[in-house]
Amino acid sequence: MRQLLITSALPYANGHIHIGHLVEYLQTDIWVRFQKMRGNRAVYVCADDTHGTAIMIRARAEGRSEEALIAEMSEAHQRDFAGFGIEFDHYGSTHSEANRAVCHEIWAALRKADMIVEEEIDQLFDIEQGTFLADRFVRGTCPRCGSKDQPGDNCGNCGATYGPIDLVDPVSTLSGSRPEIRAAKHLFVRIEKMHDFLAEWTQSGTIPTESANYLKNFFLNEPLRDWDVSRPAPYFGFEIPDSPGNYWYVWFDAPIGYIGATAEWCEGQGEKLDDWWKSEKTEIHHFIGKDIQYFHTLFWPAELETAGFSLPTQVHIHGFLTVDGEKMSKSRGTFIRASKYLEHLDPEYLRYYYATKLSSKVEDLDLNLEEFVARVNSDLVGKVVNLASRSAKFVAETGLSSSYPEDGGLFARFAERGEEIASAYENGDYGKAMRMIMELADQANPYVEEKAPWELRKDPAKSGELQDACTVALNLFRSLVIYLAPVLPALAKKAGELFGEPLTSWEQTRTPLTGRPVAKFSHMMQRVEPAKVEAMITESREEGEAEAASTPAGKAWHDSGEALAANPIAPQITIEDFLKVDLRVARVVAADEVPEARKLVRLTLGLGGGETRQVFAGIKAAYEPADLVGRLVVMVANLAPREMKFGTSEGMIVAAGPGGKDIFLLGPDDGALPGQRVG
RNA sequence: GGCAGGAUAGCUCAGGGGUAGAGCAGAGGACUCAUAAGCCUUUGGUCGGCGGUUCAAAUCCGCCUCCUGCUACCA
Repeated sequence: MRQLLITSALPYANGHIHIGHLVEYLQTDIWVRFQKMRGNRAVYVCADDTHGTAIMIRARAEGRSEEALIAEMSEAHQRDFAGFGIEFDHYGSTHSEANRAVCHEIWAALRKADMIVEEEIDQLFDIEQGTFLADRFVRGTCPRCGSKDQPGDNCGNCGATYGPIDLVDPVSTLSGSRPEIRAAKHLFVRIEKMHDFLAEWTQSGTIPTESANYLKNFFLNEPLRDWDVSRPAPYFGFEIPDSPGNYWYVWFDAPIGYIGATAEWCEGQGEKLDDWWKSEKTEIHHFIGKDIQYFHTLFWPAELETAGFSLPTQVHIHGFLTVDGEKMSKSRGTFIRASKYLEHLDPEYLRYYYATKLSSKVEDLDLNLEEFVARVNSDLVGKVVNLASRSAKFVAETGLSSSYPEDGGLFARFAERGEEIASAYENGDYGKAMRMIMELADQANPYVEEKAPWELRKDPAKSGELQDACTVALNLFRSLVIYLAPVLPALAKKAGELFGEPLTSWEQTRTPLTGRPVAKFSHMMQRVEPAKVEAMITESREEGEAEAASTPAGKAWHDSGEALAANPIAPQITIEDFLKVDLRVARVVAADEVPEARKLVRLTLGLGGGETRQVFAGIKAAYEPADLVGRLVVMVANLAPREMKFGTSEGMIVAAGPGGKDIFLLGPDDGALPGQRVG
């Protein structure tokens, strides 16, 4: 029997759980349940990640203590997880005494190994908020090229890199005030000392090949930089014991939370922490997203190794979730909170759908809503549950046959595939496992069809045959549900009730059930109603919009500098140069598809008084021609006509964006009239 | 620009030197126990393009095109 300690990444206490997070927790929960069904000892721990500036600022804004905020969020997180059937053996918090104790232990080990260095660094300090400012909370004028409103680390215009203290006229985005420079002592972990160890460990098969290559190319090809692990007060976190006034950076104590949570679990179980974190006996498995590989595959193993803790046996890394092929989006309604999903849909649907899509590769996963409905309905309701649904009631009175009937080797074949299915689960290839299980399900329904119990029951002389056929069908159903149980615990529970025996072990697929009663059948799973999916999306969209609308006026925008960096400002021109460009308000009188063109739409622009221009615009991917008709746009009216493949273009319309689907036409506010000059 | 992954049926994907696969969707049929579920039959693909290796390439190699993600001195 293996002894396994399993973790998912700790969710940050600043936000609610959404369907993107759930990929990871469901992936982990399925693995844990699978291990338990295989007879292994598996302990699943997790915790809320509670520290950091973001929590501190939010608690202040809401006028309450950080402790009150994180307590509320922890409760919400755990409610969401429970709603999806995610079963932790222990759920803790990084803000716990257990975690503090482990932080102290690891810190002492790092000190002892001479891996901590101190350095005085100048930082910007927001006097109004009374806090030091991380790079992302500062904007100002670039010291090299003078561009205004640049972020604290590099200039989007000229590409210069600098620190926030180099900015001319810096502004705090928290308060809008001008911060001052203050010197502060920071503590760094000299991780380069572990370079050789990490170079070897990352290539040892513990992490996916893709990730190993990534680390090798981006970090391990040069000396590793010192890691800044302290933040000066005020900071919500743990004070560093030998450096009063300094706190551990949130990313220092977050992974340590895995150990802290284990310690709390041990406390409750009368177990020894050392048996779990300092013993060869225990395998440690982390499940994380690809965005936080860096912390889990470099700093984390380096700390563990230094402090004498076990290293992870395996780090399972998954990709991101997209919905209908796009990033989750509040405006599209695809940014769906776990709690919102549960208001409308059964968690088992999502558990199954994600399972069909998960593999051991670091791949993004798409939730295609149409496919979601189709898969769940046809696989689970149509194929699997249907088996019980069409056979249970015929044996409600007689129960199962006293000995297992001849079934042409079906049950044995199901049992034989068990190891193969198990190995797919073990490797994280849930999609493969689901395919194999559905292949089996596809053999079960034809059996029922061939035996035709609805015919058998008409002839009292064939009652034995009827009972046998249903005994086979129900046993096949039972095996399928056992194989699916890690994914569908609720279905497994209901099926267990049908048979009067819980389905808890893979071994149960080896022996058919006979000679026992079958409970009255009732529906084990409802079909997914597309209308409910619709309703969920609509409500998510409306709530997303409401949230956006309620953004307090005057709050600082956190616009990224990417767009400007990607396309720096052009050389200076004079007002005369500018006036050469005759921009006019125009109305889209007609917009036609150009089927042969890949990007172009043919627009007829009206300048008032019947004056029109034909313009070809490269906006096909972004706009439906029909939606454009009637709206006002801004056009370059005196641009030299250009012969194009499909006709002459007599101007341009003005739009922003990088291209493709991301094109945004400029339009005048209400009141502008076609023909008016823009300047 | 760099790195990684991908391109196979309308959709989602599996496979992987020797007759192209599954599920869903589509079409036709028989049935009616079952949540209008299930069963049978069937349409549909020069496996992204061009070259190479080979008796044989969807599969191996090279080049190209297009997608997706990450990344651009940064945690």
